[in-house]
Amino acid sequence: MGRAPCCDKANVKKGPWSPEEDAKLKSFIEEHGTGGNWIALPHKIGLKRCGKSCRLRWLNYLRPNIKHGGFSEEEDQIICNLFVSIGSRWSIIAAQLPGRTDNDIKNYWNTRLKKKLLGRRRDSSSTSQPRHLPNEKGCNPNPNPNIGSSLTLTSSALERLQLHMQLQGLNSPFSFYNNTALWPKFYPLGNDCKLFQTISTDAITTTVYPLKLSQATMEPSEQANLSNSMITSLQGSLGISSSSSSNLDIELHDLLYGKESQFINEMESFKEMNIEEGMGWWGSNGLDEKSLFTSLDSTSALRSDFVLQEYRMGYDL
DNA sequence: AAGGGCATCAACCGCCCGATA
DNA sequence: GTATCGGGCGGTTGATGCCCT
Repeated sequence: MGRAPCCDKANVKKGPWSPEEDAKLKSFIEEHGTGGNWIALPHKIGLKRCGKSCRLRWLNYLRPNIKHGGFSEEEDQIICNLFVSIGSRWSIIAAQLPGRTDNDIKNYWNTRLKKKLLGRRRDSSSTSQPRHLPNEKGCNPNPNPNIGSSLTLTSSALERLQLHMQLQGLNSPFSFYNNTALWPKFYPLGNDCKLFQTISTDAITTTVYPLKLSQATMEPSEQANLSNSMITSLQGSLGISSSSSSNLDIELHDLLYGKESQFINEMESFKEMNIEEGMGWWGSNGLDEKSLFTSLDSTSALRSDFVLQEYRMGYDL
């Protein structure tokens, strides 16, 4: 049984807001503020609207200094960087873009930016549907049950993975970026990235992708220690020991690169993308790093191993 | 010109979480 | 400790306009 509705659904108006309603809401809030209670607000001003609807209207449209449309390349870049890093946390992403709302960014991502970045493979193989991406209804369009049945990542995770692997040079899906527990020592995606490092153990090879050290330098020994801690963390995330991870690695490799897998074909298509057009700007950004990490720290561990977990579930590891 | 499909975006829905009684 | 409430959030829907055939 769900909770009681926040308002009397039968007596509230739904649908587009009229200019009169906008004016009422705007003038009241500008004069009195929200009063700390959105639910009560529409009654105060005689609006037959749900309080949540008023809140949304104010935050997404009426609030001062709201920008609509006209996303710049820089904003595109920030959105993409953050989406790869933290997923569909639109409110956090919006916090990095003054004047933008989470709804606006979400719409922009879903309708344009995602296609700009991920949709290119359709252009490069114009005759076919994406091979095992979930379609818009969450169904797997791939007719091959052997492939479709096990590869059921959520679209968000898969998109992040795809973007991420583009960043990773198609190396490893288990990467630094997806293990945010490791982040505090670094600012991700700095534009003066210098550290490209491939880390190998007997079980897992992973690439530490462009990192901008928060400190000016890091000694090689410190880097090695960090590498080891990352491997340990990755293994911990996967719930594997170093002795058992060889099999995992093989299985993953088979899944991702084997003859039967179409996953890698998806990834290969990214290689065909025009780097200048699509991803050339990736890696530099204008983030307010301090405030970003403040918001990241406050968001319940960031689903820190979310992608890894989905990977494990999706591949039934 | 018509109409079918697609893209866009405002708005809604329902869930989660923290505050409070 | 628990129930209730409101705020906040992400996902989804529906209306609208545009484009293509």
